[in-house]
Amino acid sequence: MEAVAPRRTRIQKEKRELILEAALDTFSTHGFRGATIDQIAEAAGMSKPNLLYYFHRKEDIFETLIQRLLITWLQPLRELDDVGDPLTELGAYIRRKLEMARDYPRESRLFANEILQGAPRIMPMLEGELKSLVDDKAAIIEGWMRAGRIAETDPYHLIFSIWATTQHYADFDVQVRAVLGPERGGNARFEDAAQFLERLFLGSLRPQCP
Amino acid sequence: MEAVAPRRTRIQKEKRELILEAALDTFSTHGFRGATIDQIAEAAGMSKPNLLYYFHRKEDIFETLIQRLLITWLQPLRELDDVGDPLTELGAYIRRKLEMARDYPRESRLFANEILQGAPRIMPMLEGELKSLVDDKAAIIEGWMRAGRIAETDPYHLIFSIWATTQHYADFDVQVRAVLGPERGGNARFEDAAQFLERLFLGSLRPQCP
DNA sequence: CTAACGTTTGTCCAAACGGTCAAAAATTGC
DNA sequence: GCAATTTTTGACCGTTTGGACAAACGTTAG
Repeated sequence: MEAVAPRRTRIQKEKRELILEAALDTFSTHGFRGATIDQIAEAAGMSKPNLLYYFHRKEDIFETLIQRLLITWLQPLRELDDVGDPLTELGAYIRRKLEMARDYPRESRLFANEILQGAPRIMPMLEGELKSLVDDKAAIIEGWMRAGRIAETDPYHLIFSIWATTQHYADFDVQVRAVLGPERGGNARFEDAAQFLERLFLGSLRPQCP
Repeated sequence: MEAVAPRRTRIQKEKRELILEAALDTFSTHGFRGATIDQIAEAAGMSKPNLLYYFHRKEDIFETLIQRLLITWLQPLRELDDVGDPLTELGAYIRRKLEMARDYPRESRLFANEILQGAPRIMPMLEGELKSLVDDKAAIIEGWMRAGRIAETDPYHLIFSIWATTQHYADFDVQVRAVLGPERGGNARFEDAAQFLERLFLGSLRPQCP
C-alpha cells in the first residue's frame, strides 16, 4: 500500500523544487482555483508544457505542497511534552508557533486557504492524524491542571487560541501592518507579539491567579 | 462626489438581494477568482445573462458584498467606549465578536479571503478607516491602563488577539469541528469558546494579577 | 560517435470563463 | 386594454484555462 519513492534525476529534483517554490507563492496568495499553471510556470521560469512534464496535473503540485507542509506544520505541537515546567513548555510552544508564522507565512496562508474552502483535500487528516495529536496534547495539559501546576481551563480552546493568535500574524499580515502603520509595522512586530502572547497565555494559566 | 442612491423597482431590490445572498455563499468558500458567475447564478436560481442584468460585472457583486460587510463588521469595535467598567466593556466586545463569528461565518470567511489575497480591494480602507478606528480604541484602552484600572499591555496586540481568536471559530470552523469531534463539536462549542476567551483575556487584564 | 534516454518547445484542443446582444416575455402605468 | 417599460432568455463571442502531443533539442553512457 505504501507508495515507492520514484527515482529522479538531478534535473528532475531541481526543477521540481523550483516549481514547488513558485507554486507556493502563487497558491498561497490566490488559492487553488485562483492560481493558474501559466502563472506558476512563469514564476518558475519555464514554459507551461515544461512544467507539466514534471507535474502532470495542477492538483499534483498542490497536493505535494500540502503534504510537505503538514509534516513541518505540526512539528511545534508534537514537541510539546510532559517533561519540564508546564508554563515553560507552553511558552516555548507559543514562541515556536510564532516563529513559524514569521518564517513560513506562505505555508500558513496556503493552509488557511485550504481550510477556508472547507478542507476538501485534507479532511481525513484533520479528523484522523490532527485530532489524535491534539487529543494527546490536551490530555497532557489536563494532567498539568489536575496536578495543580496550571490553572483549570479547556485545553482544546487553549490550543485553538494559540493557533489563532500566532497564525494571525501570517494570514492577516497585511491588516496587521496597515493598522500598526509604518512606525510600528516593522519587523519588531513579531517580537512585540511574542511578548504580548506569552504574557496573555502564561498569565492566565498561572495557578495562583484566576 | 457622493454617489446618488439609484432608484430601483421592487423586483430589482428583491433579485439583487437574492444574488448577493448566493454570491456570499460562493465567494466566501471559493474566493473571488474561484467563484464563477454561472455558479452564483445557479445558486440564485436564475440564468447568467439575467444575473448580469442586475450586476453588470462580477466585481460589482463582490464590491457590494464587501462594502456592506465592512459596515456591520466593525460595529462591535465601534461600540467599545469609555463609560462603564473596562473589564465589562472588553468582555462584552469579545462576546459580540464571537456572536458575529457564529451568526455571520460567511462574512468572516469572505473578509479572510480578501485579506489572505493581500487585500487588493480594501487596502485604502485598512490604512484609513480601520487604522484610525483602532487607534481611537487603543487610546481608550491605554487610558484604562494609565488609570490602573486594567493591567499594562499592548492594546494593539490585544485587539489583534481578540480578532484572531473570535474569527478563528468562523474561518477555521471545519478544523475546529474536526478536532473537537462529533461529541463536542455541536453548537455548544461557541458557548465553551465564549467562556474560555472571557477567562483568557479578562484574567490576564485584571490589574492585581500580572 | 552514436544510440538511448531525458528535457524542452510550439502547436493544438475542448471546456469553461466573463460578458454582449437582440428579441421574446412579463410587468407596469395610464 | 394597451402602450411603455422592465425583465428574462437563447444564442453568441473572444479569451483564458488545464492539458495533450509529437517533434526538436540536450545529455549521457558505452
